[in-house]
Amino acid sequence: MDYQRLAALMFPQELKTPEEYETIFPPRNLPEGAKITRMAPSPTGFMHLGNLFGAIVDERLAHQSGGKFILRIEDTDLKRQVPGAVELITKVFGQYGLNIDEGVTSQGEFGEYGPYYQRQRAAIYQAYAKKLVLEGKAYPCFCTEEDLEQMRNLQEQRHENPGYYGEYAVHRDMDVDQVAQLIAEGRPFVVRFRSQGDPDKTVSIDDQIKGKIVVPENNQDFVLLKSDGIPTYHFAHVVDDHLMRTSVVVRGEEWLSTLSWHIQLFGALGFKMPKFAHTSHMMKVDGDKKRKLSKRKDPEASLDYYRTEGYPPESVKEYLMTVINSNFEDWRIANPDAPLETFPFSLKKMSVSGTLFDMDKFRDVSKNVIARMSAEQVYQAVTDWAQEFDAELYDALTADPEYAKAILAIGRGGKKPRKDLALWSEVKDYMSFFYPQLFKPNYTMPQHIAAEDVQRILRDYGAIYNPAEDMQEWFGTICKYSGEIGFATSTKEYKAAPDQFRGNPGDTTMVLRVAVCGRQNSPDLYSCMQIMGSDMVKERLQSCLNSMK
RNA sequence: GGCCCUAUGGUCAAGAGGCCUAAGACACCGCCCUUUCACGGCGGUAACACGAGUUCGAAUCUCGUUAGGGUCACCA
Repeated sequence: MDYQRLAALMFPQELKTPEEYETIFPPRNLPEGAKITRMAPSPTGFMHLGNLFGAIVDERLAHQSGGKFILRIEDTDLKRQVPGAVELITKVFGQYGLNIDEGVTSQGEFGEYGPYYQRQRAAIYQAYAKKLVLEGKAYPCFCTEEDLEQMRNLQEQRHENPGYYGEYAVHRDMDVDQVAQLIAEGRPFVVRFRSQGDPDKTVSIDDQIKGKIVVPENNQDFVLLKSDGIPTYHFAHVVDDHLMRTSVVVRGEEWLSTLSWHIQLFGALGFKMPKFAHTSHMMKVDGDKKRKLSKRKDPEASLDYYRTEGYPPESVKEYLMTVINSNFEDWRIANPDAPLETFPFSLKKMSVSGTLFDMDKFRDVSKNVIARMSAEQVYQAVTDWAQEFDAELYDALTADPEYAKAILAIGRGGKKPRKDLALWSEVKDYMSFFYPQLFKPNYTMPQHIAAEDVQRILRDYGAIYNPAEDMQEWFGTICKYSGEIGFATSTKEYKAAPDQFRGNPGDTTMVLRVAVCGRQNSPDLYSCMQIMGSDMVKERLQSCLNSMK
């Protein structure tokens, strides 16, 4: 077989040689143990929770080892491409604080190993494909989609494995003259790998997460270059990760099924294999079944969901860390205020089985994240969120920032901070009673407090309320007043003889709370009243009283 | 269906042959604290898929079964 002629026929254009590329993209000069990782999303206009999961692993692995983290765009599939998708990806990287060392950013590409868009690397793949043709390891295939479809049907009928292999690899040994003829006719062709694999034999790798993985050798003559000259994932992955000198490939376990293809290709091209880390999937319960989180069916699969709902990116990251590394939670309890980046991440601690997304747990994590934030930080984040998603809230927050911050500061910052908020869309309701335009009172009093006592308290309190009192004095006044209306003056006193009192100071406070806040649950009432100011407090008492007539 | 991966409470998981009478977290339930709530404290319910084998000894190693998941494209 005249491979020289075949290659010239298939690649008439001027191409650099693989040797040249080897010198253009030399091995990296990095300290021992430094890892090169890369995130390689396709620009489909959708960022999945799983994408972020992988990106966090990549980022931690690289930066924890003093290595490099690359963002490469796998835009080889024109059909799935969506305008603005790359912007979405870089935006997400920004939101989640995933800093890359080279690749694609919102400001363009940078780095010595580019281009980082695969479409722009077409000539590189072709150079390597040509090399394979020259060595008899690849060949052109002129089958149409219909041909392949027919073949698949036949294979199905015969209960044989589908695919292009063995006797079904019909163009594998096509005569060069015939190839010349077909190319002259302008017939499109793909470049296929000439597999020498024997499926009765196995190959194995030592996966960084899953340990030893054994798979049968591949015998499929899979496609390297599509008819438009753009590579498939398989070929692009091998060429790029070699040329970019990736040392650890982190990817989802759905790639395990074609791992043997990749192993074969690395060998055929004479490349050193990177390490592989195959991550398990995020799952979701669907009825009584478990399945991979699906971007079509599950809103929470999309990162955009968290943004829209108002979950802080830190919460999503923190939750993902609890899933990614099993010892993270213990570490967090021991180091409540430490930045995420100081957690000693390890691939060895990664879960091998699929993880169910747990909304309850996620909410809890998010509450803790928000509880750790300062009022100032919360204010900033909520305002940013509201600007995009809730104009009414945004107006309220920005009309008087200091007022809003004071509200958000209640119960915050101490040893046992309040954990009311799991996401920003809960903020509006949480603080609504501080704003007349948002106030929607529900004046339901606890059943056990007599109606006449309620009215009496509401009538009297305006006169004894003194905003100058500190918290202790304030409560003292309430206790004293409680005694005057036949309530106990302390909880203790009440509990000792509940029959002798019609209520206790807690009841008095509750009446005031319902009137002032329009609800039975609120943060510390004294703080609320201080922030509102006496005018609003008195007005609320009156409104509540009026509503009872 | 072939191939591959996986299997500890409802969920996330600790566990590397004896330290397991199986940790911790979320959720749930009870009690305590408390001006309500949110916290916090204390306690509780709840698990090694099944069957063989190896071993003095198995959640842990091997094999099988079952179940779940993934994948079988000129998508990634």
